[in-house]
Amino acid sequence: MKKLRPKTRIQRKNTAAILDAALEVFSQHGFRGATLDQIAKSAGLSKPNMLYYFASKEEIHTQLLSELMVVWLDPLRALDPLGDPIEEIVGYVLRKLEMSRELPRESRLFANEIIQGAPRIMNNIKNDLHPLVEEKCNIIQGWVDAGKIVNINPKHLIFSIWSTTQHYADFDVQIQALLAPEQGEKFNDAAVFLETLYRRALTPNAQKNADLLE
Amino acid sequence: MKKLRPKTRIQRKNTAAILDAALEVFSQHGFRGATLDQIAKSAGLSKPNMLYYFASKEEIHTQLLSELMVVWLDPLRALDPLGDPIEEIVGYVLRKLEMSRELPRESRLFANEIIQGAPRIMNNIKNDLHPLVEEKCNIIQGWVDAGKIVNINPKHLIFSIWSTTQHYADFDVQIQALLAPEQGEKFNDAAVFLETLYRRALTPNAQKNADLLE
DNA sequence: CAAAAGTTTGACCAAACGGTCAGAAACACG
DNA sequence: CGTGTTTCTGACCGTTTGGTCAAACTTTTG
Repeated sequence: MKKLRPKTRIQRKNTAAILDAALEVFSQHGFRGATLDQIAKSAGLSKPNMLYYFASKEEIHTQLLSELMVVWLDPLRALDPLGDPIEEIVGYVLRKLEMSRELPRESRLFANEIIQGAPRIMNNIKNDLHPLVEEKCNIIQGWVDAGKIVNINPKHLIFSIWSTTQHYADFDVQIQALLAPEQGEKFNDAAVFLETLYRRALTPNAQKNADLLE
Repeated sequence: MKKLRPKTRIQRKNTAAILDAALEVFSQHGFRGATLDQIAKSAGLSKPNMLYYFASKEEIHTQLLSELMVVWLDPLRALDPLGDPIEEIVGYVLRKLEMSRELPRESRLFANEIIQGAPRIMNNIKNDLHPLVEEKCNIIQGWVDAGKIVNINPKHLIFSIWSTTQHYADFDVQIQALLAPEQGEKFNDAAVFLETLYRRALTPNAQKNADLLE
């Protein structure tokens, strides 16, 4: 790490422009498919000028990923062991879906990186994500053991939440093509569907009969 | 199209080797990230020799995708309008999961292509996938209307099935990292989880109480 | 204002890229 | 065997790639 903190306003403005442009390009083409010329042009800088702020293509990519990892895990961090189990999990699903709506480029950046073997982010997965998942799975397992939710495998539950929600960002073009011409309230429909799916699947039978009688 | 059908045994052997190597490389790096040298080396051929069988990088990629599209849609085609609704959908989920287990490279090839905007496969999506999805959604909607399954949006149901099952191929490295050190029967656990998820979510209440009483 | 610090650029480089080509080697077959 | 066809290769080409550099320009600061 050479730059301890961006000081000048020019540094702040340009590093921000570079990272935003890089997010755009990396998320669309993956690391190897993205070019510095594309990023520089999209950032409105010359290539050498961009490399004045970041030493290499890899450095840009790495910084993007490590910054995003923090934001990306927020919805899971917010899962409250003291809250109502069903509401907590459904809330997590909806927060995650909201992130796909608001930050689709970030979602695709991660997806590209992981599909391609996560060569540049495996450390973050093992050091940051893994313990967090472990912690939250213990909470969910506690809910299972207490009979608050149905007996399911917590890790696979989390995998399913990740996949169903991120799908709306990562596979957006496919979804757009298949939803055409209706399209309409894509994310609202998704929210309704996913809330129904998880609420019905997770609510124990006795409680469901009381709460959800149709 | 220049070659009407691969005739000689050498042609058959080499085109197969090329396509297999290309699948490996494209699925790991995406179209732009893959190089002809990598593919040629992996296929055990020289680059000019490879280009004797395929005119260009794009031609290899296109042929891979169009061949795979057929296989890829088989599980959905098999959804039988005359079968038991819940069993048909659960069966579809499990067939799709099985494809993630058996053909992870193919899954990643599609995922790479679609995340990056599906520039080379959008026609197939619109011409082949879209009508098939439309047809099967009508079937599912019929089951909904008949009260055979719970009231959900069929398209979003299909999206969720695609995402949850393909996730095990596309995000394999992440799943491996998070499941460590246990790992165990990854796909079996996934099958149990997904079957439970969809069976519980889709079964109407009355029927569920009769069938699944715990 | 003037020096120091920070910023920007065009020209350039070696390596890697997708692709071509003439001709050599291997093969099929009467 | 010989001859026509298929298969293969090394050398090569123009372009793009990530990255460098000295020098010029701009901004900050004493």
